[in-house]
Amino acid sequence: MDQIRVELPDGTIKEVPAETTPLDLARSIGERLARQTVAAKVDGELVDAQLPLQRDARLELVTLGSREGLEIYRHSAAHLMAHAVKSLFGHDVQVTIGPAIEHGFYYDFYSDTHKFTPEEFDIIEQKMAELAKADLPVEREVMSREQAIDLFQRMGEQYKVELIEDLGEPTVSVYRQGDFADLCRGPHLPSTGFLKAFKLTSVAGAYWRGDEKNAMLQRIYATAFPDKKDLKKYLHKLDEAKKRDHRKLGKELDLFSFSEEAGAGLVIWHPKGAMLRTLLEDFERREHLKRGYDIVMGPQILRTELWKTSGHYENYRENMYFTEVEGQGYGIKPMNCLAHMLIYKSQIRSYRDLPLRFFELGTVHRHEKSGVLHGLLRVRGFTQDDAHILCTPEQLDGEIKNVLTFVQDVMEIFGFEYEMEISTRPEKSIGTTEDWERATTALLSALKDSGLPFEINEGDGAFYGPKIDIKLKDALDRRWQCATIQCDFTLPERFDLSYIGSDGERHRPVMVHRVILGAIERFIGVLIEHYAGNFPLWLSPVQAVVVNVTDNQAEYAEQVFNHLRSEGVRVQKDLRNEKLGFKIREAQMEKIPYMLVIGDREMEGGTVAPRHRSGKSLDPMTPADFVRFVQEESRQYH
RNA sequence: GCCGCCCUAGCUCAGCUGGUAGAGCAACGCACUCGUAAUGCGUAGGUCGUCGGUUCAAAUCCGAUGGGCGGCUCCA
Repeated sequence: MDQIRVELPDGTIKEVPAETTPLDLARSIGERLARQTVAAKVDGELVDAQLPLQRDARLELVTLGSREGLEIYRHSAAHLMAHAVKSLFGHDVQVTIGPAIEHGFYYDFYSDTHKFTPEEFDIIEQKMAELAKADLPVEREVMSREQAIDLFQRMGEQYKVELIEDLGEPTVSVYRQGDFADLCRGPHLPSTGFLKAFKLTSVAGAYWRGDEKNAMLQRIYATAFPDKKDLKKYLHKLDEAKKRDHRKLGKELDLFSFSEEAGAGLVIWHPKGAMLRTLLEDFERREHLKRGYDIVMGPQILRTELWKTSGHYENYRENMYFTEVEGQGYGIKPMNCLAHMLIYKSQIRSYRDLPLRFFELGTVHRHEKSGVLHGLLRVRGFTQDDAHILCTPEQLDGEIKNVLTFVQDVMEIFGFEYEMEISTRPEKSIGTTEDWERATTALLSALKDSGLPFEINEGDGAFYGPKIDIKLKDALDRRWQCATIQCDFTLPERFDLSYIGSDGERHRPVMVHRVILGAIERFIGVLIEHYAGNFPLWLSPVQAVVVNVTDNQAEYAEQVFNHLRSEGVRVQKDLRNEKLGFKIREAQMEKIPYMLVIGDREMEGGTVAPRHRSGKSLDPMTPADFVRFVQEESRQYH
C-alpha cells in the first residue's frame, strides 16, 4: 500500500499508509488524544476525523478543547436533538437547519400540528441521552443532488429539498446516524457517544431563512458541553446573570418602572433612577464641553413639512407619531437632526467657523414594533446623547478620529468591553462614489488607528452614508448597539447647507451624526447589568445612609444627615427603631455604597463609622472628613 | 408586526382535572432600645390585567384586547 507523508503543526512528519484517517493518526499518538479528536484540518480544510487521507498533507487535529472542536460538538448535538425530535414526533415535524451558536446551538423545526413546549424538554433530552448512549456511528455520505432531493423528498422533508435545490451544487453530503439522516456540510463527531452533556433551554419562533415573509418555524435553543461539569457551570452562570437583569434590579432598586396605563415602552423614572440619569447627563455635558461641542436644544415637535424636506416622511413615517393643531401637521421627533440643520442655516457659515459640533441630549419618540420592546434596552421614548458635526471634507478624517477616541475614553471610564463594526455602502444608496470612498476611508482609518479589532459589514451601511457601530453586551451576552458614528450625505444636500470657502465660493459641508452612549435609557440598562446594581460612588443615586444604633443617637444622626446633605453628599437616613443588623441588611440590599453607623461611641466622639457595602469598614471619621472622602472618591471615575 | 408562553395582595409566588382565594416579605399597630445582612406578637390588604362568551357555577374553559417574557424580523 502507498505511503503518504503527513505534516503535523509542530513540524513533525509522519509516514503512514494511504487511507489512514486523522483519528487513526491521533490514536497512534495517544489514546487520550484520540478521545479528544473530533475533526481535522487537512491543508486548512475542516474535515471529519474519520475521513481517509489520500495524499501528502498538512494535518491539524481539531480537539474538543478548541473553539472549532466545541462548535463541531454542538453542531453534532443539534443533529442529535433533531434525531430525537424526529423519532418522537416524526410524523408531525419537518427538520430545517440547526447550527452551533455562541453558547450552544439551536434547531429549527416546521410543524403545523405540533407545538413544542418546555414541558417536553425532558422527554427530548431523555431520547437524546438514549441515542447518545447507543453510540451510533455518524457516517458521511456524498451523493448527487438528484439522489439527495429524491432521498429527502421520500422522507417528506420539504425544507431540505428546498435547501438542496437552492444550493446549486452537483453533489451534497448527508450525515447519517441510525435511522436519521440530515443534509449537512459537516464535519461531525465520529459517533453519538461523544455527546455527554446537553440541555434544552427555550423554544421560540423564527422565520424560515430569517425572512418575515416566510413560514414561522419553531426553534429549540439548547446548549452542550463535552463535560457535565462545564454544563453545570454554564447553567449556574446563566442563573447568576439573570439576577443582574436590569428589569429585576430596576424594580428592586426602585429606579424606574413601566406602566400599562402610560403605554408600552415608555420609561417612568423614579427618584433614584432619575438621579442616576441626571448624573450621567451631567457627565455627558462636561465631557462634550471639554471636547469642543456646543450644547443646543430643539423642540419636541416640528412641522410635517420639515420632515418631508428631511426625507423622514418618506422613509421613516411608520415609526413616527404625528399630531395636528389648528390645521397644522406636526411630527414628534424621532431624531434630533432637524433642529441642528436649522441652527446651521440660521446664518452664513464660513470655513473658519467649521467644524461646528452641535450636541443635544435629545428626547425622541419612535413607534417601535410591539414585539421588540425590551425593558430599558428597547423603548419607544428615549434620550440620545446626539451630536451633528458639520465640517469641511478635509476635516472629516480628524473629526471621526476624535469621536472614536471619545467613545474609547468613555467606555474605559465605565469599564466596558465592546465590539466595533464598520458598515459600507449598500446597494440602495445616495451620494457620489467619491463621497462614499472618502467617508469610508475616513472611518476605516480611524478604526485602524485605534488599534482595536473590528468587523466589516459589507453593504450594511445606511442609505445615506457608511457608519461605525459599537455594541455592548448585556448580562446574557446579547448585543446592543450603543455608540454609532455615521456619515450623512443626504441632509446637507436636502437642507442645502453651505459654507463659504477660502476661495469665496459656496461649498457643501460634510456631516457626521454620532452618539456616544447612544440612548441614555439603553445605556443605563446595560450599565445596571454591567455593575449588577453596584454603581460606583460617582454614579450612585444614594451614596451613603445614616444609620443609628438606638433612638438615643437619633438627634445626632439627624445633624450628621443634614450636614452631609448640605455639603452635597447624596445621603439618606434610616433612624427607625430597628436592630442595626436589620437596617444594615436593608441598606445592603439597596446596594448603597456607604452605611454610616452611629452608636454612642460615635456620638461621643463626634464621628461616624462608615461601612462599605463590600462589608469592609473604615475607621470612624468626622462627618466633614467623610464629605472630603466622598468628594475624593467621586472625582476619579471608577 | 410574527410564533410560543405568562398576567392572582405593594413585591415574590401557591391555588390538580370549573364549586365564588392562600403563603412569605413589605405596610400598619404593640412590645423590645438593640453595634454591622432579617426581634417577637398581632392587624389590615385581592371584583385573580380588561372586556365579552360558555356554564346552575369561571382565577380555572373559549374569544377579543392591554401588558410582559423568550426568540424572529427590524433597530439607539
